[in-house]
Amino acid sequence: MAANKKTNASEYLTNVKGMRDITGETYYDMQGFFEKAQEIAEYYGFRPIKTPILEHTDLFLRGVGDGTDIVDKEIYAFQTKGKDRVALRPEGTAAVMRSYIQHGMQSLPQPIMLYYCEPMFRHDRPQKGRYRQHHQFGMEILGTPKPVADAIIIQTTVTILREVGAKNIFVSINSIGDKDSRNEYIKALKAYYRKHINDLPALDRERLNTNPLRILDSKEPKTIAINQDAPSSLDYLGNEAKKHFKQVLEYLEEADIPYELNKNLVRGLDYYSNTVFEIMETIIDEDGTERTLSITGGGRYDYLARTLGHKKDVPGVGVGIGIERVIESPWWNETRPRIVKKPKIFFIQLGFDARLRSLKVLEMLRKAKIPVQQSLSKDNLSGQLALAEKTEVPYTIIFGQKEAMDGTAIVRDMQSRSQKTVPLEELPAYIRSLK
RNA sequence: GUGGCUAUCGUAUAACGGUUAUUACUCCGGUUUGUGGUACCGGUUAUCUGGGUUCGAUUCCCAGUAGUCACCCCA
Repeated sequence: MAANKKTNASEYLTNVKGMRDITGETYYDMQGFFEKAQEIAEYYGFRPIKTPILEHTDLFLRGVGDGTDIVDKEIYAFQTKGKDRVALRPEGTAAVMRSYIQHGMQSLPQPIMLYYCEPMFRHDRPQKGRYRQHHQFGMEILGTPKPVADAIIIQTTVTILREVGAKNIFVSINSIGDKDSRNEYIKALKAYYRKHINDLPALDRERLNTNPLRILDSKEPKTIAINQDAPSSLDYLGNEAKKHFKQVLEYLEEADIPYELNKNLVRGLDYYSNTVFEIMETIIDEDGTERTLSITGGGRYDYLARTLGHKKDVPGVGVGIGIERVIESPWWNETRPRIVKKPKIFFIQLGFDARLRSLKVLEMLRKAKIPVQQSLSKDNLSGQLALAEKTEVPYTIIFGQKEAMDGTAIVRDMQSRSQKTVPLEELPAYIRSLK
């Protein structure tokens, strides 16, 4: 502990690797997105939940799964003074499921529909737009196996993305089946890859033992070629899984949500079963080539609860939207938070008496919902006027010794430079009449 | 996690191994005491940290820290 304590100010006076401060525009963007997403989720019947940032490390080891990259190398875990092994949550679903089980939500009317907006942590090498702490807006529907739940999740997600500006998006979707069909399929897949084992790159050969499904979305050119003829999970679906998937697609068609079957889509987390999907965006590059980019993804996780050690299965389906990805997209159209209004008034005060009384005036304006800017450090008139000029507000209020005594204030039009002395009690009404 | 590149005032930048470390913007103060935008004057502030090579290091080498890029992977 003491050995690696940071003693140089230059070392501890800097952010921890992969962490960052969020201020100004980025803050507004994130909050604006959240308010929009929250509103839509509420309309669809979702309710809020906040789970702790810290969970027992084992929750993620069991839930997300060994052999996944998230657990193998990206989990942000450590030991507390009390020797508890805890981890910063890398994703939301396992935590929400934990909450559902712990609080016996199965005794409430089903399903439980929840949304959250939380920071998530992955301990990988940072890059621009990829921080160790990022934020996800997630939605989960727990307690029903019905395909309509899958469809609602997808539809709400698509609606949110469209509402904040996403244009050419479609759903890339696949089913990896229920327990039986999934096992059958994995067996067939392994057999297929063994036949081609000499052509497989080392990394994918390794995956054959740890997580064969992941070979399907390998980026290795050789593997991509092999994957062309790999068995499709859809061919191994049992009757029930097949019916489930077919109905999900019917819902999507009914809702006019464009989708594309992708037999190689498997997603990175272990707990998925049946439906898996990603929302894709079609991008046309400057050189005219078309490519698709995954914005977000999710799926069904009917076996997660039991994997976590619960006595019985809790069917569920969910999605996680990476907020940083959304607001950094070219199509993001700025969605301001409701409370942020651009002030059109700069408040200037002169002298100590005026400054004292100005607190009451400011509160009066606030009650009338008139936001103001002011300078707390400058005392002379010309300095404050220069600041008002720089911030480009159309009006200033000048409140000095004389005005404080008379109970008035001067309202100055910055454009025409005309001024008018207004009694304080008429000030809010007068300002509102200015437009 | 693997590999590459980068690091000088708040921001952006300049300086062959050798003076007081450059410039622009910002910031702060002022140009006779309550009316701005321009102009002028003045001021604060930096070689990321720790080692090494050298008579001498902002400059070369090593390590740490952070950023960035590619991979891995993902949101």
